[in-house]
Amino acid sequence: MKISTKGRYALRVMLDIAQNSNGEFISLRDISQRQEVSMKYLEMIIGILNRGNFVQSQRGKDGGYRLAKSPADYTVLSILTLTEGDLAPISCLEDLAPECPRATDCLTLPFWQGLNKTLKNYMGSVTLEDILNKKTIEV
Amino acid sequence: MKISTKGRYALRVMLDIAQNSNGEFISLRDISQRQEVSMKYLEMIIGILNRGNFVQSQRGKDGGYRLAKSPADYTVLSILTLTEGDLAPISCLEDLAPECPRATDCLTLPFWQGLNKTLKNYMGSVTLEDILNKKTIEV
DNA sequence: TATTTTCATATTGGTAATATAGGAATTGTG
DNA sequence: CACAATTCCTATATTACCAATATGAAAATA
Repeated sequence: MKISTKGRYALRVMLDIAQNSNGEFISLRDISQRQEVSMKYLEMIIGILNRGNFVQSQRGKDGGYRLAKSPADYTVLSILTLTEGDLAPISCLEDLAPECPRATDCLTLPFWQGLNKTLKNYMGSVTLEDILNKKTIEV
Repeated sequence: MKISTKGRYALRVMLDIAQNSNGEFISLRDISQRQEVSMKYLEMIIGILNRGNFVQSQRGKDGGYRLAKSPADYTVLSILTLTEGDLAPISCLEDLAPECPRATDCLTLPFWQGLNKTLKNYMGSVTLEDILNKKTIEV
């Protein structure tokens, strides 16, 4: 029941760009130094963010990355879903899962559905902007 | 971000015993047949429940397992914590984790703490009895 | 003693996560 | 143009964990 390193780093990368750019491109080198994560590993992660159009990139000298939208437009849910895949806590709740033959009699299904909803409600309610502003999260 | 098979089966085993016993011992063989999970695998899982005193066991003929307490006294959180270990969504939130050197400056920490609390609130609020009674879970 | 059952540990096979390596393509600058 | 800085792409090594089985001992009862 863990969020992977990939997802955690992706969130940090998005926040780093949000914090350190005003529209200019930020190089991975800078991000890597600030976040103390190897460039090579970050390349893989930001590649996902880039192909998902969460960031825009500029190659060559003075190139780098910037956010595609404003920080308020990214929920943590969207970032983690892109990098980790479906966050459903059990696989039979994933969007593309085949129907479980036990589903109609499954005593535990409602519990898992509730957990799934709880998770996604929470993660979907927090944006990058909230985190940058240290907006208090009421639970 | 998945609950493991071990944890899911442990929950089903606890529910199976709750549903099929009135204080007598229920054999793993019966549980295995109802749940369609191999006895060998269940042995490992119920061993954890037994060593954690969630169930009581009786060896030999007509032996088996029964709950140590009433279904209302087991939250899903307690069962999953026993079988899966700490359910914190990132390892630096685990009870025994060493303090992270980045903690004071970590922008994301409050978000993860909120997620952790949300998860545990939910799982701690549902008992075996609730599940057996198909009590509606409001989210 | 024979049968049924729990109990304990080791081992296997598979799959995913983490991280790095090496080099190709692109772009701005002197 | 040559060069340096940078993104981009694919492959691969390593480790760790998960799921499941294997093997056999120990206990209880009739």
